[in-house]
Amino acid sequence: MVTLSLLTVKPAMKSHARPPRAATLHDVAREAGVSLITASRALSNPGVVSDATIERVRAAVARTGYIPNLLAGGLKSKRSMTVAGLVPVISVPQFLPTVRALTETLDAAGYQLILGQTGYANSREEKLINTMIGRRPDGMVVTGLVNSPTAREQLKRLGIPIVEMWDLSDRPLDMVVGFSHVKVGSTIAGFFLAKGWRRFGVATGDDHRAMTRCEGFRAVVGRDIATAIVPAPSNLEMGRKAMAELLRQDPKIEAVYCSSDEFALGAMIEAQTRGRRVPGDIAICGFGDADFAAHLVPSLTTVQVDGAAIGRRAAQLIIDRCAGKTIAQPIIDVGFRIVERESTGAVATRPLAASAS
Amino acid sequence: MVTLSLLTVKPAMKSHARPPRAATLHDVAREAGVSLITASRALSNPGVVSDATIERVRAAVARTGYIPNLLAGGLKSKRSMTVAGLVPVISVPQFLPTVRALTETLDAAGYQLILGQTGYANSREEKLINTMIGRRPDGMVVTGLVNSPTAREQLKRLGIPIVEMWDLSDRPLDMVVGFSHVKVGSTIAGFFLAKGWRRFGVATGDDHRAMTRCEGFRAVVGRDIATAIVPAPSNLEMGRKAMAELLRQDPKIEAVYCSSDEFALGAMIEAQTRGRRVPGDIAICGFGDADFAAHLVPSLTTVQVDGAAIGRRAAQLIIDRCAGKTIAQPIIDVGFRIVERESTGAVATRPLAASAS
DNA sequence: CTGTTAGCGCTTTCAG
DNA sequence: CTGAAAGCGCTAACAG
Repeated sequence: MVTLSLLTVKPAMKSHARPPRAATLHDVAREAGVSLITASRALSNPGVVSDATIERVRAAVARTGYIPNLLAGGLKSKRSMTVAGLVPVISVPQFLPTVRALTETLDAAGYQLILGQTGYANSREEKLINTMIGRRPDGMVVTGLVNSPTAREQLKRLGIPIVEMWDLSDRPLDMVVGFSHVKVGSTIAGFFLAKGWRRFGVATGDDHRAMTRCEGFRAVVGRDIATAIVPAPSNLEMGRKAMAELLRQDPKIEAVYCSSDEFALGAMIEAQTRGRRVPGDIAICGFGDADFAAHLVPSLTTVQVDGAAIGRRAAQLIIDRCAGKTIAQPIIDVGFRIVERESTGAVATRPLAASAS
Repeated sequence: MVTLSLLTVKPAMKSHARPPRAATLHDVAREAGVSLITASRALSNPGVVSDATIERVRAAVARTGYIPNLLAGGLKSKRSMTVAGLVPVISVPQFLPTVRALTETLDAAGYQLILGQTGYANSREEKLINTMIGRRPDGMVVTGLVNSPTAREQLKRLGIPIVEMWDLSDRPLDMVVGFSHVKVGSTIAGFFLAKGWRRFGVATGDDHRAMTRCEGFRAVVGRDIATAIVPAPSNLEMGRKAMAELLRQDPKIEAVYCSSDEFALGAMIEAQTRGRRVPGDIAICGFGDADFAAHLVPSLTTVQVDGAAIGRRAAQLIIDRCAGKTIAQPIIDVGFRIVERESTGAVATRPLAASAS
C-alpha cells in the first residue's frame, strides 16, 4: 500500500505560497504509518518503542520538518520546560555571568530561561511575577530576596521550586544561593583596618544589596565617614562624581570602598585626575572582580564573587527539584574573597578572606 | 441563591496543604455565575461585555487568585505572545542596550522576549532556532544576518515576522535594522587620514561584524598595516595584549582603531604603561560608545551606535507586523557617528560623521 | 450582550 | 510494545 502524504515539503513552491500550517505530530504519525501516540513516544520516550518504529518516525519527522509544539506538550503534561528569571536590569554587568550560567545550565537540561526585568522597584516585581506565572514556568529564580509579602505568598502558593539568589537568608522563600553582603562590608573594613588606615570613605549604589554591604562596612569603621550614595546601577561616570564628593567631604581620605568595580574605576580616575596617587595617597577597593579589574593600572583590589557559580547552582537546584530529587542543602553560601591587588598598596601582612561555602 | 465556592482562598491552611491546582477560567466563571466564554471575554475583550458582568468577573478573579494560562491561550489562538531573540552571548556589553530596549518595548505591547545564546558559532544557531520554534514565537529577532541557508529557509517557511539586526543587507530574510560595518571602518579610516596620520594599526575581535569593520578600515588605509586579531568578544585584557602586539609589529604606530571600547581602553592602558602618551604619541579610536567612554582620561573617541534604537525599532517592526500592519520600510539604517574626544588629539578641522538614517 | 460547540497539539490514563 | 479515548485551559466560530 502506498501512503500518499499531503504534506510532502516541496522546496520550491509557486510564488509566495507558504505552508498553511506547520506539521503536527499527527502528520508525522500518518507519514510513518503509526498511531499518534506511538509517534509521540518514539520521540519523547524511545525506550518503550521498537527500534524499527523509532527509525520510521525519525524519517517521517525529517520528511515533514516537524518541530514539536512545546506549548501543547506543556499544557497537557504540566511541564512547560521553562524557568522564569528575574533580574533588576539586564544591562547591569554584575549579574551577567549569573544569567549566562543560568541560561547555559538550564539549556543543557532542556529548559529555557525566560528573563524579566524588575527594574529596582518592588512594584514592578509583583506585576512581573504575575506575568511570569501566566507562562506556567516549572521553576523561578529571582535576584535578591523577595520582600513583598504579597509576592512571597503568591510564589509559595505556586508550588514550584524557587531560588532566591545573590543574597542569603535563614528562612528563604524556598531555596537560596548567595552570600552575606554584611560580611562583605565588614571584611573589607577589617582589611582596610589591618593595613593601618584610619580615614575611610564609601561610595555605594542605592540598591538594597549594595546598601547592606555599605552598612557592614560602616558597622566596623564607624558611621561618620565620608559617604556618597548614587542611584543604582553605579557606573564609571558615577564613580568619578562620587570620588569628587568624598574628597569634598574629607580631603584627607585614605581608603575608599566602592560598591562595584566600574564604580571603583571611575573613583580611581577621578582621584588621579585630582592629583591623588592610587594607592600612594588613596587606596581603593571595588566589588565584583569584573574581567577588567586585574588589568587596570594600578590593578584593582576587589571582592570576588563567583557569579557564574551562583547561576549554575541555582539552575541545578531547580533542575533537581523538577526531577523530583530532594534537596539536601537548600541554603547555599557561595562565599566571597578579597582579591588583593595594587590599588590598595603593599600586600597586607595577614591574609583576609573568604566566607563559608 | 448562594453560590458556595470550593476555591475560596484560605490564607492559613492546615500544615503544608497547598492548593492542588491553580484556579482556571472555569473556576472564575463559576464564581462569577457566568459562562466560561463570557469570563474569557470579560478579561480579554471587555468591549463586548456589559460593565456589570465585567465587574463580577473581576471580583471572581480577585477571589480565586486566577492567573490566565498563556500556554493554553496561545495554543488555541495561535498567538503565544512571545518573541524569540538570538544574541551571540548575553554577556557582551555591546548588545545590552539592544536587549534591554527589545525587552521593554515588547513588554509594553504584552510580548515576552525569549533570549537564546548562539555563541558565535553557526552550528549552535541552527539548533537554537529549532528549539525556539518549538515555543511557537510570534516573531523572531536575530543578531547579525542569518547566514546558514538551512536556517534561512526554515525561518522563511515559518511565516512569522523576522528582524535581523546590527547589520545591513539589501536582501534581508524579512526585515533588518542596523548599519553598515564597512562604512564604519572606512569612516574611521577617513577620520584618521584627515588628522594627518599615516601609520595605522587595527585591533579587532574575530566575529563577523568586527571583521567587516576592520576590512572597511583596511580598504582605505591599506592592508599591510599592523593588525591584531583576538577571539571575540574583545575585552580590556585582550586590548592590552593587542596593543602590545601592535607595538611589536610597528613601534612607530600613530593611530589605532579598536573594535570595541573595552578593547580600546585596554589598548590605551597598555600604550600608557609602555610610556606612550595618548593621544600625544598614539591616537586611539574605539567602537560602541560605551557608557564609560566619555569619562575616561583621556576621554575616548569612538563610534556611537544607538543600540537601544535598534532594539526599539526591531521590536516595533515585529509588533506592527503581528498587528497586521504593512511595513513601509523593512530595511532600516540607524546609522552611526564618530564621537570625537580626547584620545585622538586636537579636534579635526572638518567634521566627519553619520550615515543614512 | 451571552452561551454552546468544537477544537488547538499534545500527553496521560487505561486497554490490549 | 502499541493503540483508543480523554482532556490539559483556553479561544474562535457560530448561534441565540
